[in-house]
Amino acid sequence: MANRRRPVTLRAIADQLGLDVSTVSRVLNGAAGDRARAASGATAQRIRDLATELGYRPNPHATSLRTQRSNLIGVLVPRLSDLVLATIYEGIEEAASQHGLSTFVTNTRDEPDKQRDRTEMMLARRVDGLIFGDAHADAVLLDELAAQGVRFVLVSRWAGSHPSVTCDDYQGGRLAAEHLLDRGHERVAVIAGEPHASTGLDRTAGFVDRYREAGVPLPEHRVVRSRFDTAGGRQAAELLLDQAERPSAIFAVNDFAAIGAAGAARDHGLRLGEDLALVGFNDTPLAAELPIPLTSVRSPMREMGRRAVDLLARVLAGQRVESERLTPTLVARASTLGSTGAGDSHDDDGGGNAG
Amino acid sequence: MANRRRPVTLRAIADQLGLDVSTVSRVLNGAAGDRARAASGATAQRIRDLATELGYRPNPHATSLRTQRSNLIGVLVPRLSDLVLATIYEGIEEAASQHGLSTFVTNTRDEPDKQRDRTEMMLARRVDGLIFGDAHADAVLLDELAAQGVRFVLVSRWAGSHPSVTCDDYQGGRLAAEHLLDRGHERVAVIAGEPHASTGLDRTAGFVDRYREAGVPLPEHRVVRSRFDTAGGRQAAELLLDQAERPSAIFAVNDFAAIGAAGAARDHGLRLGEDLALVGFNDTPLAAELPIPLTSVRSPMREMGRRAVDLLARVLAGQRVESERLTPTLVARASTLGSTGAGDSHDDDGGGNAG
DNA sequence: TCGTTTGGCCCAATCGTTTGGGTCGATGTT
DNA sequence: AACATCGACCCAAACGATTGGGCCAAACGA
Repeated sequence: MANRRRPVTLRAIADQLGLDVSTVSRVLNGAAGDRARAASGATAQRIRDLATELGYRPNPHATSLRTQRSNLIGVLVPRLSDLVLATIYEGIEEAASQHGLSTFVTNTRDEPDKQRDRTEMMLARRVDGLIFGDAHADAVLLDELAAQGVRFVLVSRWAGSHPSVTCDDYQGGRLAAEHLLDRGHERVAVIAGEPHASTGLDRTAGFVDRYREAGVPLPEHRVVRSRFDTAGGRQAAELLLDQAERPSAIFAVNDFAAIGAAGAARDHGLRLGEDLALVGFNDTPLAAELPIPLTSVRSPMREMGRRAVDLLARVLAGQRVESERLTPTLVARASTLGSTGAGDSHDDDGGGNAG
Repeated sequence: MANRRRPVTLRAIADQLGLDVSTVSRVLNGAAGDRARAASGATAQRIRDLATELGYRPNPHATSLRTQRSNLIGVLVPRLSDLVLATIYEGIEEAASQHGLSTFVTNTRDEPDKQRDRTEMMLARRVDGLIFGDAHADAVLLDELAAQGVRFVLVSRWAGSHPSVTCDDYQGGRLAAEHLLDRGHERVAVIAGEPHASTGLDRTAGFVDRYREAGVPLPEHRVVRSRFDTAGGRQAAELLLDQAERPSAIFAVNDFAAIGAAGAARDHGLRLGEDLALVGFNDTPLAAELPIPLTSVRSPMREMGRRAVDLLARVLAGQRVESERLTPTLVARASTLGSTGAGDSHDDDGGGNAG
């Protein structure tokens, strides 16, 4: 095996075979047409044999320098320690490596300054394109970048009219509402997430609209903003459960917020699924395994990641593209079904379809 | 602002100022000594001014090609959707960017083939060094790489005598044992994790040793292997709770496994903290927010990540290095304290210290 | 028999930096 | 007045790959 210290170059192969580097280059990495004209079948074979024997790997820096293409894409997420984004990223990585792309990921903590800064550093690294998982609804940074000709797509959240792959969150909100309506809940509340993220906004909107259509409008004080994490959900739930007319059901736009809410419920002496129904979002693997399994709207996270890469690849190829919106499904479990056991099918990741 | 399409080069600056690129290069990116000798103060200032005005960013591919140093490091983890690794990675990213390094992360799913493959691709990308968060106890891949002169460090798990930054997991296991001994538990069990990971092995060993020292040896059937996730924990707990002499306390080597165990406990009609004590590991943010807050051994995850980068930086600088072992602390909560409320101080990430 | 084609290569420029070694005029030394 | 020194630059060769043009000999057509 080759010594990592001095990787083998085209020149090494060429010299050893008494050929020119250009010939070797064309045979090894040329486009189909070029490759054919570069050398005779026999020579080409000798080149390929020696290359694999020596363990030749093209130097990506040299290639990028010459071709002005890095095959690198940058991925920005609020935080990788958020399971949802981590899962989306797994999809991204999978698809990227199929496309022959490598990815840089970075955490922006959802802070605009950091988003700018990290974007800048990605661009300095000469990425070919970017995937933003942390788009803010106002889209100011994104608009600027687009104007500068930076190529990117969004995932999970949409903003402005930039190409994106998202879950149909509005529809997801409606599904949650539908389910709770079916179970007869009239006094319901929403833990709505952060106002700069389209996910929380749309899920909330779908839920609220569906209830309004059913003739049961939600008063404003039953929709409270929150962070997307467990602590945020707990705080929001405290607020809701302290209200004079306590809701009989809560829709949290995120599973982790829902788990926090479950904690708050317990502190209030409420039994989940009996005294209080709870619906989460994303159907995190955790949801099914909790002491009281959580009803949740499943979004195809990994698939979103994959498709975001496909979409970006098309953007990079200069094609016109359309945003995609994947369809969610609701998985009902004990948290909304009383003491009845949970009916649950747990496969890794639903497919969802475009629309 | 500069157009992203045709980034500004040294040549652009040099031409505009009637200077040579070498002069500009030395002023902008040269070592301190070089920089001084390169140009007069006035000229240097003109260069710097124009550079910032045009938004000059050195082309990293050109630099890497020339210097044979990429300032890139590769990070391999089992899966980023594991909160523990994701958090460690956050620390890595933080420290890396302070060192002026960029990181490639990739998921290996703990599968040896994939580990090989992804390592290979990192090396093909010409990373300067690697951080493995997925070291297997047998260390065969790592030994090979070391022999080839590849530079790397391990994080979270150790293996062989390769430099690593870990939590003192053995000590953590002892802490858990100590706590349960204090609470009077004599019939205890361990959900031990996967046998190829030093984390689970050491935590289990520490726990078992401490109990043996206390004169209460654990029978083998009370130590069961498991995956590190929620489903794994649930399965393992089923096994334990179905045993004739049901344990009064369980130590799970991972918070997620512990959450799964909590689910199983509930299915068996056991109240957590009353009928069954439960201790987790890592003190994931979730632990504190669960309906029944979880006692857990806190490991300084983010700090481990940071230190791994520092360690790797020293390795890359050619220095001799020593492995580091950070100290864990136990955070007691309701899951081992009966109906008493949890005494809990929740700051983000303990510091821990080397040993 | 003399083009013309074509197969099979090689040449050389180029991408943007870094870096060891000039050059050249002004200043300082003796 | 001759000479070394120094400050402020410039030159040019890499680094490893890609790619538009050659070039030469053999094969082919008329």
